[in-house]
Amino acid sequence: MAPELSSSDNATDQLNNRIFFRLFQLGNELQRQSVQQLGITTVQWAVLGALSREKYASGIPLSQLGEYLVVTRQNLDGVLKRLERDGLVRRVADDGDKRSRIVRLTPRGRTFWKEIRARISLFYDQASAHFSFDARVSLVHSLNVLQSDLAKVELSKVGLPKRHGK
Amino acid sequence: MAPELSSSDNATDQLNNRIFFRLFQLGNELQRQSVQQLGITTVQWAVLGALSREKYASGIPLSQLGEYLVVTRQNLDGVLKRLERDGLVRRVADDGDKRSRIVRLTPRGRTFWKEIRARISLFYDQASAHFSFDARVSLVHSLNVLQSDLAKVELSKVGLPKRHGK
DNA sequence: TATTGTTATACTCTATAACTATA
DNA sequence: TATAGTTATAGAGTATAACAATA
Repeated sequence: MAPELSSSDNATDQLNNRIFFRLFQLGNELQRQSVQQLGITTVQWAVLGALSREKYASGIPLSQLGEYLVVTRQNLDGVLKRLERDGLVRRVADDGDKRSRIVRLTPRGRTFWKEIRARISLFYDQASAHFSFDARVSLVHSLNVLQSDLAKVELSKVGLPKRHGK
Repeated sequence: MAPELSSSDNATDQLNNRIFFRLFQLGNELQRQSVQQLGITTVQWAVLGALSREKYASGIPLSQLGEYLVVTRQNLDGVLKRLERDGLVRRVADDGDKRSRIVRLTPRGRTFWKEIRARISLFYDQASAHFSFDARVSLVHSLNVLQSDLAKVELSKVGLPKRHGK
C-alpha cells in the first residue's frame, strides 16, 4: 500500500494542533502583557534588547538588525521611527558603506533599558514560575528547533483554496 | 541576608531571555508563514479551527469564542466582519438570550476549512519535523504551563519608567 | 545589477471608550 | 446594575511595490 500524502497519524496531528494553537495564544498573550506590564510592544522590546547588547554598543546596521529580529526592513523602519520619536534610538551614518545606516541606543534609551531591565526580570520570573532550571534549558532547545523548522516551511502553491466568496 | 527582590540568578535570567525572545520570534514567524502558506492570518485560523469543532457545529456565542481565543469582543468583532465579508462565517440570533449572537461557519466556510485542513497537516509536519512523539507531548505540556503562568503576570505599577522623551 | 534604506499604500490587528439592548 | 454586542477611533504592525543612492 502506498503511504498517504498527508503523512502524520491522527494522534500526532492533534498534538500538532495543540502546539500551534498554544503558540498562537502565547504570541497574543506575550504581546498584551508586554504592553500592559512594561509599556512597550514586543518588537520594541526586541529592538531595545538587541541594541543593549554589549556586542552592539556601537550600533548595528538596520538590515542586520532586521535579519536578527526577522522583521522586514520596511517594517523595521516604522518601528524605529516610533522609537526615535520617543528619543530612545537614533540612526547614524556608516563610515564605511555609505548606503548603510547604523542604529544605536541614545543615552536616554540606555537609561530606559536599565530602568526596565529589573522589571523584565520580574516579568520572566512570574511568567515562567513553574519551570525548573532543567525544564527551562529543555524548553529553550525545543523552541530553537521549532523556530528553525517553522521558518523553513514551504508548501506547494497548488491546492490552496480560494478564500474569498464572490 | 535578606533575599534579593529580583529573584533569579543570572543564568536563569539569561535562559528566560532566550525563551521569551524565541516566543516573540515564533509568534512573528507563525503569523508570516500562516499568511504565506495558508492565506489566512493566525486569528482567522484560530476562529475557523474553533468553529469547525464538532462541539461547536451549531455555533458558539461571540463572547465565549472571544474567551476561548483570548481576544477581546471588540477586536473579535473586526475579525468576524472580515470573515463574513468573505462568506466564511455568519452570526445568527440566539433563541434564548436575546442579547447573545451565535457565530458559526457557513457552508462555504465549512468547505474552505475542509480544503485547507490537509494543507495545515502538511504545515504541521514540516514545522515540527524534528520532534518525536514524546517531544511533542512534552512541548504541549510546557506551552500549557507557560501560557497559564504568562496570563497571570502582574507587576506593580510603581517603577515603570517613562517611555516618552520630552 | 544587487543592496541599503526610504517612502507610500492598503490591510489587519489591538487597545480603549462609549453606546444599545437586553438580562 | 451587569452583560452581550456593537460602533468608533487611534495606534501599531505587516505585506508589497517602487524609488534613490551607493556598491
